[in-house]
Amino acid sequence: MTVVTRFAPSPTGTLHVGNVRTALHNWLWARKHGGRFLLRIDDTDLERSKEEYVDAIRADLAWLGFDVDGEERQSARFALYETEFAKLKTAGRVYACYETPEELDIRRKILLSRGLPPVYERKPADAPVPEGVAPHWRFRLDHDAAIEWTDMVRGPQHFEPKTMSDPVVRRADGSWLYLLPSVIDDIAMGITHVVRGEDHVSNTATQIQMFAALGATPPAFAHEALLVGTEGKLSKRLGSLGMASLREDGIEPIALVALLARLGTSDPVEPVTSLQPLIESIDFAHFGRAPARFDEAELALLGQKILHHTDYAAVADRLPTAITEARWNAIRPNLLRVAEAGEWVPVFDGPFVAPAVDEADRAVLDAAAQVAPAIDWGADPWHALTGAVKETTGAKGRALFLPLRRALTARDHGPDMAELLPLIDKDQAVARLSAT
RNA sequence: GGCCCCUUCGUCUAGCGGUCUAGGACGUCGCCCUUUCACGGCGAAAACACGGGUUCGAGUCCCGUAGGGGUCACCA
Repeated sequence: MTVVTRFAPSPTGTLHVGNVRTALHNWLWARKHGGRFLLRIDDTDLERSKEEYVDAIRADLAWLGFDVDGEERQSARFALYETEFAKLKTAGRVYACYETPEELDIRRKILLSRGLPPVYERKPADAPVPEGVAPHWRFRLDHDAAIEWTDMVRGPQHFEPKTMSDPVVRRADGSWLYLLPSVIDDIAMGITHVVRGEDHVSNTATQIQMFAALGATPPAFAHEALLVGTEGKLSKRLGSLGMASLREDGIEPIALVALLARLGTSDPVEPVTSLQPLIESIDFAHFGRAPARFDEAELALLGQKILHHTDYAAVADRLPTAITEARWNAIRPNLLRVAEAGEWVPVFDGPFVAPAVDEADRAVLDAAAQVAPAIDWGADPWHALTGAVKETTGAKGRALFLPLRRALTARDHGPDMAELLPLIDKDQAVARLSAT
């Protein structure tokens, strides 16, 4: 059986960290099993859905590296929902209701205040039907069929339909609510695995009866625990942390994906540079059932680590041409973001603003300026330089290295000078040493 | 409030009654490498929420308490 998963966002906003995590897990699962990964735009809510969000979602998915094997959108499938709905109506699994939202709300509050679960109470079959009022429609749960499934993350699940409300599936104006179209589409699209957040477990319970009512076998389900912020609470920041802001912060998609793939699982978060190891390792049995904390600091740290062994080829198209492969390899252990690479161009090729010189370092720099022109730049110039300067001045260690690093790079920190210096143009280097 | 899930080092977790003086990863700290910083290598410190049971024996099973998450929409 071919594995088919889907990511089904509603285009009422842009993707955030939580969304991306479930998209990722669906994608990884499909890829691991040589299956298909579908993007389904759940835009049954025409009011709130916006085309710009659809575009943004596609762009974010592409940025993250999740290739899509097919795209559907629910607004183009209303005819199918109509026929399936008709079948359910004939079968008596869907029925008309006439309560107003206000009535339902009051009823709910009463039950709650009595400490009772706010379950919808069906009207008797002979209840009066108000005249001239268009009904909305509910799915009739089978109270005699206990709902059970084995969740790939949560294990055996059991729900009593008597304790649940018959869900509204269609509004009086004919528009659709999420629950039923989703099931109809999952059947039509041959979805084999539904991976979503644990906020959907009770939806799954009612949807399992919908699958049965439509004569289908439900797919396998994996409900993952939600992410929480560093304080351990559900944070607004996390809920709104979008890809755009992450991009602005210079976060690489692979870093986000590497963290999200493993966070909350028993597999260690690793600084991977490709999606392949994540595909191979995904296993819902390794997922924890408690909410995991998403920490932006951890993301940044992981991003740095990944950068330290990211190949030139992977970033070459985003680097200034002056940053050659050798230069990239030299500076990458000191980078926080790819974009910072550009800041090293002046270090290599100028223009160069000479730093202020501490008078105490004068002797070292004078000596360096003296010997530099004679050094063979092709053969370990750094050791030749420092060796000669040490000999004439007696300086060593920090007193020797730091002034030279400053004079040559205008920075206190940076890559190993032995690796860096040969990559700096000799004339430039000599000029910098002399300029001090 | 009802129902569901959860609670092991700072963080993510392994652990499915004795093999746990509780293992790994990230972070932290220390040492080494580097005649500087960073990178890298090695090592150390660091946890079973609490209270009752059950058992010869409990991180592991049961009950309770506390705390956390989810859900109970004509949102998805």
